[in-house]
Amino acid sequence: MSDVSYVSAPPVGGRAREIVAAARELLEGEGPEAVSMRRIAERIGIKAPSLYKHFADKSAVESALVAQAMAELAEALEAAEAGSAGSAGSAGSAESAAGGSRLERITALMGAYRAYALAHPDLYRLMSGQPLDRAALPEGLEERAAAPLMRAVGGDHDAARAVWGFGHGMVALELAGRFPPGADLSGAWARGCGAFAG
Amino acid sequence: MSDVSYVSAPPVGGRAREIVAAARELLEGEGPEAVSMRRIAERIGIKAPSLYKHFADKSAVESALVAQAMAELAEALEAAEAGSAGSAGSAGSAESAAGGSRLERITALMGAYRAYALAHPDLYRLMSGQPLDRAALPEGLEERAAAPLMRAVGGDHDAARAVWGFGHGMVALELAGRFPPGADLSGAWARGCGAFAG
DNA sequence: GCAGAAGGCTAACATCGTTAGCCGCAGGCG
DNA sequence: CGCCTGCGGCTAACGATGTTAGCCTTCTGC
Repeated sequence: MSDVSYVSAPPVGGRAREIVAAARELLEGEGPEAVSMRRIAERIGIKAPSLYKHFADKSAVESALVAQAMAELAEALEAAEAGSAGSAGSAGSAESAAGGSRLERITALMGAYRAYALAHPDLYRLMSGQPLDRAALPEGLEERAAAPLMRAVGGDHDAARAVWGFGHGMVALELAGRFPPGADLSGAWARGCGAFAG
Repeated sequence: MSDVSYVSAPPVGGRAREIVAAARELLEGEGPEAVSMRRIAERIGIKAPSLYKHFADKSAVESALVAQAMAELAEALEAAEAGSAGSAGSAGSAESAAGGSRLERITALMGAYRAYALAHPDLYRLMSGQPLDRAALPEGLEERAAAPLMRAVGGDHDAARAVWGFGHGMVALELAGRFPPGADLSGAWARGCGAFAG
């Protein structure tokens, strides 16, 4: 039986790892058009059809990339959450148990979210631009990535979705170059974070 | 001289119009993968290479589509603005000259924005997912589309960008199927509009 | 009446994802 | 020891993509 069976689960095999690593290098180095089965194969010294011994098709490779990116983003958000918990918090106000004002926590999360997206623009677009293949994702990853924001808004689903929408929209528009060139966006980010913290 | 020169400006020629109409039908009827030069040509009874007598390349056709969609979206937003100006406004409060509370106006605009995107998902994705070819856009179209929101927030650039980011993000996530299936998003929209109106 | 442009056409190229089918080699087992 | 199975490579090929080169017809203006 070939690797293909466990492609839907996280691919840990050596060759499968090499393949997603090559795909990522191409994506981040030369953009999405460079990610072709032939280029991936060439990069690891095999021919394109052999890739199908490890992944069912190109979209399965992309799904593995998405899973990788989501795990990294989750880590970044968790780090930001930890950093904002005990920061220079205004003393005395009745914050939630984790410490740090709601504004500080949301601002920290949005900052980390934006930073990750700007550091990996093509990966972020791949991750967020298409319907998520949830079957190809490690169990619980999606919830793990969402959890820090969920905690920051006190478990309010509507608020979490609104903040996520805001953050994703700002990042997507920025990555697509839709804001006026050279525009200073920090004001808009601050306005958004402030609005949702109130 | 061929049509190609005025492709960067709005294509009004009969054949050019037919081409973008065919492209739109394919896009909205069968999705983005169906929009190929051969399929477009077939639909109007010519062969693919002849398209290049009217448009420089495929991206020029897409730019024309984007311009069309932006004009429609601008109209929809203007209509929503007019509708919210004289609605059941709470009497007496010191609103801006146009009438209607800030919350009502933002809610109306976001509602129209979302409605357009949901009615034309592939067109919306095409319009918002890639860097805008501003040279291919009719003069002032971009500003016209942005103006209603700009007025609703009293000319505050940061607020306008934040609200736009929110609206675009919510719509993009919804179109990509990223929210839990069957989730009721009206609460999140209300939360966002409320946050930015306060 | 003729020149030139407008707007068709066919043939072709490189590239894409993907499939079919073949082969060498390693490991388990009789 | 020898066989057999299957993993993981390979070549050849198919259909589709965007795009170019080059040709030909038709219409218009002088």
